[in-house]
This record gives sequence, C-alpha cells and structure tokens, in this order.
Amino acid sequence: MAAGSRKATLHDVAKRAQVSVASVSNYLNDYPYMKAATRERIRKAIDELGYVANRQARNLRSGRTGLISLSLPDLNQIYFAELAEEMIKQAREHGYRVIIESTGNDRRREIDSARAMASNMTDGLILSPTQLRAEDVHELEGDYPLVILGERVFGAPAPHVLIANEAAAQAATEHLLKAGCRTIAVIGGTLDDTVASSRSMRTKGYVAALADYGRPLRPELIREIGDWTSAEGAKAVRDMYAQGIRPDGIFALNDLLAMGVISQLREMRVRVPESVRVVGFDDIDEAKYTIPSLTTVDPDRAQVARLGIESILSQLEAGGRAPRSRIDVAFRLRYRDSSPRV
Amino acid sequence: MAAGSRKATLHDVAKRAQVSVASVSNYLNDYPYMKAATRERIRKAIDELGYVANRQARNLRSGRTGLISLSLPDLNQIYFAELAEEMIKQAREHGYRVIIESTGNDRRREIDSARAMASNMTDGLILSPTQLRAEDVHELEGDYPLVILGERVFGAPAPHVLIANEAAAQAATEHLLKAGCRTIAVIGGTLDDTVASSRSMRTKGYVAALADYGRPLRPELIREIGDWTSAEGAKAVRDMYAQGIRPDGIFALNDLLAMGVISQLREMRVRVPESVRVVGFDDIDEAKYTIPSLTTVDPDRAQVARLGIESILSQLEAGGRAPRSRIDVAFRLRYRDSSPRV
DNA sequence: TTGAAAGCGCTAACAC
DNA sequence: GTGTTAGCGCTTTCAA
Repeated sequence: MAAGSRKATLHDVAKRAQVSVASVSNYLNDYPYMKAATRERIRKAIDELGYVANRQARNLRSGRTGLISLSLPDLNQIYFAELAEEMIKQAREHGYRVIIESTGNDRRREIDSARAMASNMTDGLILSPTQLRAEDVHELEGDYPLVILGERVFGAPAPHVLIANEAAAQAATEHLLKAGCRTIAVIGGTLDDTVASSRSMRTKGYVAALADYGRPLRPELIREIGDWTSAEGAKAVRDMYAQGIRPDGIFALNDLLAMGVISQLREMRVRVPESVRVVGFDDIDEAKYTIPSLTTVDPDRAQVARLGIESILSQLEAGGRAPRSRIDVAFRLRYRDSSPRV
Repeated sequence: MAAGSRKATLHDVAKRAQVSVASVSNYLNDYPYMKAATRERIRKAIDELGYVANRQARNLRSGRTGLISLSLPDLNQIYFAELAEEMIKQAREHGYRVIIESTGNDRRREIDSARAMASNMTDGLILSPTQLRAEDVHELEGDYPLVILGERVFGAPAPHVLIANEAAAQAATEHLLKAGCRTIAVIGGTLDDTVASSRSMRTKGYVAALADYGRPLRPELIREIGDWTSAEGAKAVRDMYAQGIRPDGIFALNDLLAMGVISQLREMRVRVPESVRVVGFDDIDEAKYTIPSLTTVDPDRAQVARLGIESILSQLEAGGRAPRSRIDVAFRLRYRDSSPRV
C-alpha cells in the first residue's frame, strides 16, 4: 500500500480490477464459480493496493464477529491463566479470537459479562462464575451462545462444562488409601456444603472415598485455609503437627497448597513420599518440577477449553442458545514422586 | 424485552418514542440540547424495549471498536499472566476491553499480531515480541496505535515500554554486596549478549554492580539454565555445590528459579538468609509466601500496563501512531526474609 | 431542539 | 459468471 494514501476499500479494488464489488466480495469468500482471469485480476488489484478487508463492516453485515468472550475470576490464579491459554489456542484453531474479562470474584462484573452480550460485541460467552447467586440466573437468559464453567451456578439455561471435582477427589483419596495411608488430611477442605464450590465438591469426594473403604471421617483432618497459597499449605501442616496430628497421607486441594505442604514437611524432615504421601490438584506446570515432583489431579484444561469453544461454535451454527445440559470432563491422576506409583 | 421478539434497534426505539433516530442517537451520546420531555420519552421507550445499542454498527460508523489487542508470549508464564491481568484492569478503567493473543514464542504469530491490525478489528496493539528480528521491523509500520514491550526489538517505529532490567539487576546485586556477600552467583545468567533478552540485560546489571564494587567477575558463578522453572533453579544450586562452589549470595533471574534455589538450599541444610542470601526477579504473587519469603525485584507490572494502555489511548486521540520513543518503568526492590533488610 | 438523509464497508439476494 | 442493489444499525452533517 502506498504510504500516506487512505486505506483501500472493496470499492477501490473493484474499480482497479474492473469488476463489481460483488465479485471482489465473492473472491474474498472463495466463491467457486469465477473465471480464472477475473480471479487473477482481483488478486492483482488487492495485492497492488495492499487491501485488507475491514472486519467491522464485515461483522455488521454478517452478524458475526469472530470473537468469543471469556470471563474468568482472576488470571493471577495459575489454573485460570493456564485455562485461558488453552482457550486462546482452541479458539485460534477455529479462526476465533478471545476477549478476556477478569471479574476478580465480583458478582457485579460476572453479571456485567453476561449483560455485555446484548450488544453483539462477541459471538458467545464462556463464563466461569464464582459469586453468581441462584436469583441471578435470569441474567443469563438470552439467545446468544453461552457456556458455563464450574460448580457455582446450576440451573443456568445453557450448557455447563464441569470438571469432575468430586470423582477426581475421590480417586485421589483412593490412590492414597490404596497406597496404605490410614490417616489422610485434606488441606483446603471444608464440610460446609451450603454453596457448591470446588473446595466443597472436592471434600465430598474425599469423604466418599473414606466411606467406600469403611474408614471413619475425622473432622480434625479437614483443614480449612484462607488463600490458596503455598504459605497456607505450609501453615496448615505446622498447625496440624502442633496439635499432635500425624497424617501419613495429605491431599491438598490445589497444587500451590501442595507445594507449601511438601516444603513444610521437608523443613520438618518428614520424608515425602516415604513417611507422608502427598497429592495435589490442578496439575499446574510447576507440579512436574517440585522436589519431589507432585502427584496431582489433571483436570484436563485442554479438554475444558475444547468442549467450551466447540459448544459455542455449534450453538452459533445452530443459530442460538443450546438448552441446559451438562458436559463432564474426564480427569486424570498424574502419578509422580510425591506418592508411590500404583 | 419481550421474549421471542427480535432485538430492538434504534429505529424501533425512535418509533415507539415518536422521535427520529437521530434524537435517540443523540440521547445515547448525551447530547445536551434536548427537552426533558423528549429525553424522558426516549428513556421510557428504551426501557420498555430493553434496547441495547449494537456495538458493531456503532463501530463501523465511528471507526472505533473499544478493543485493544495484547500479544504476549505465553500465559503459562506467571509474569505474563499477571501482566495480562493488569492490562485488563487498566483497559477497563478506560472503558476498553482486551483481546489476548498468545504467540507461544512463534515469530510467525508475532508478525501476524501486527498484520491483523490492518483489518481494523481493534483500536491498538500492545506487542511483547521475543522472536521478531531486525529485518521484521517493517512489519510494524502502520498508522495504528502500537506499543512495544520488552528488550527484543529496537528501532520499532512506535513507543517502547521497557522495564529497567539492567538497572534493577544492578540494584539487586548491590543489595547483596552491601549485605556483605562476596561470592554472588547468578542463576539463569548468560554472558552471551548477541541478542538483547531479559537474561542478558539482567546479567549485564550484575556485572556492572561487581565492577562498581571492584569485584572480579567469576564466570563460574554465572549459571546458565534451560527453562525458567524451580527445578532448574534447584539443579543449578546442586551443580554449583558439586563443583565445590560456595556462594554466599544468589541472584536468581526470576522468582520460580529462586523458589527452586531456596528449596534446594533448605534441602542441603544451608540456611537462608544466614549463610546464603537469595534475591529473585518478578515479584510474582507467590514470592510473599515462600519460606523464607523472597526478596525480589518488582518490575511494577501495574505501571507497565498503565503506561502501555495510556499510550495506546493517547495515540488514538492524536489520530495515529506516535513516533518511536522509549518509556522506562521504574522498578522497586521488595525486601523480604531471604536477604537481610538494609 | 429536532428531523431527514447520507453513508461507514461490506454481504447477499437476485437479475442478467 | 458477473453486476446491481438493498440494506446491516448506527452516527453525523445539515436544514428546519
């Protein structure tokens, strides 16, 4: 494109190639019935003018934007950052781009993410709410493609992609039981199940595994925490030992907690995995690199991303919101050195 | 909005309020000269119809999208995830949203991020290249608002936001020198400065600090690594000790490396900070929570984000690309427990 | 203070 | 095969 000239339009290309704008549009959209000569003239004109189609005009006309909204609690949480990365990858493979909204666990902003959909700025919304209440579900009504992530909202009028928090926690606990653990602590657990959250679901899985094995549930082994940081994981271990509790297995409800747990145990010269086996949750990048490397639940972010994006695209193709449904994502246990292989 | 009806347009509102579309448009854009009665009729009609303006139409007409492109290497790297979070926050404060592109350190995709700007899909681009070459700089030409992040490309025809890698590394090293360290290792450093990268810049700062203090540069203290993971940090320490090297200060070129360093030292029963002082770089969330908490360089992501977004917006206001310039971001040392306070 | 009308740049009928 | 034309839904002169 000649510097200084205004941006070329379809019209300019048509004029230069001596064809109609429709032909140029057809060319751009790979219309098959076109003489090679015409095609070539258009190609040349586009090339000479450095023409690039204006997305906004195309969007207005076609009603599509090629954009998907992804609304997550917080990119500072590694899990969500890694999920966002996968979403971007998946979207790109389908020719889509992603607008990321970070709600900061703010109910208002979770609602706003949904409301923004009324303005047709993007083709669909993937929403991971943490604060939305049952009474807010009507905010999610609409005809636009929507996918809900996570445990928080049920009854939303849309497909719902769920990681198997409960089953995965049960499997992780079972893994410890099979390894011979008799006293298994849960770091980050809670018996409060008034709201569904990943911590309550994961705790349920733990409880279920104990029940399956006929083991008693000892509430003092369920250690509530504040933030999901390694410091909290370390502190939970210190507190537990100070109270005279000596677990031989520890299930940390996320990997950062688990890193704190391992580091505290090493500090106290408790051997991992010989004396205490440790399992985490999330399979963040770093889990491979801790010492010892961390056995953990891989909730298959790639799959969550794939299912989420594909659902949006199929809703789009179908011309509107899919009915409420539940899509479960399989998890995998990643066996590493913090627990004995099975 | 009545369920089932198609989305209301400006036209519908105008008809219902018995005014022209222009008046409704004026209303939406806070045009001041309007009779209260008219205003009220429009407000009511909008309310009754549940009207929300179509962004695409508005964009086409106004030439603005309210979107900024942010192109980063990889959200799995905590630094970039936290930077993205800040960018989203800053953008939101100005009424903008952010499309995040993850290039995966792929030169092709870094170039594509720039090329995509020709289609007017977003109002500006903030690009953090890691693979772009001098010969690619012409790809960055154009009239759209652009900001470059990082050391990789110089001579780009746009404002360039730089964190003070060299000065910050120098200050971190000085901090160790002042604390009495005589043998300071750099984990992740390199003396290869054929390409400017954060590791080469940071190593330069280290070298400069030693020179200032009249200390010899001992190449065996500069430990190259593979990935920026805690495992590599731990391994570097093990290797160093295996070679009989006994540093009393360690400067890890990012926090993940530092976490591995600390964990390995504790494993070896080397006391931090008493026997070895450790300093990191990045000030990721977790740095506050390691044990001991990590002294590190805070490169002020919030500032990088603020300056980046504000530059885009001021270019937008000015109607086009700002000339090449260099915007330096001040760093801060965060003194924590892995080194003695000063 | 309000309205009519002309597009923004493109796509999609439909005609030829 | 290719061209003509009517919009997509909004903003923006300009006139009244």
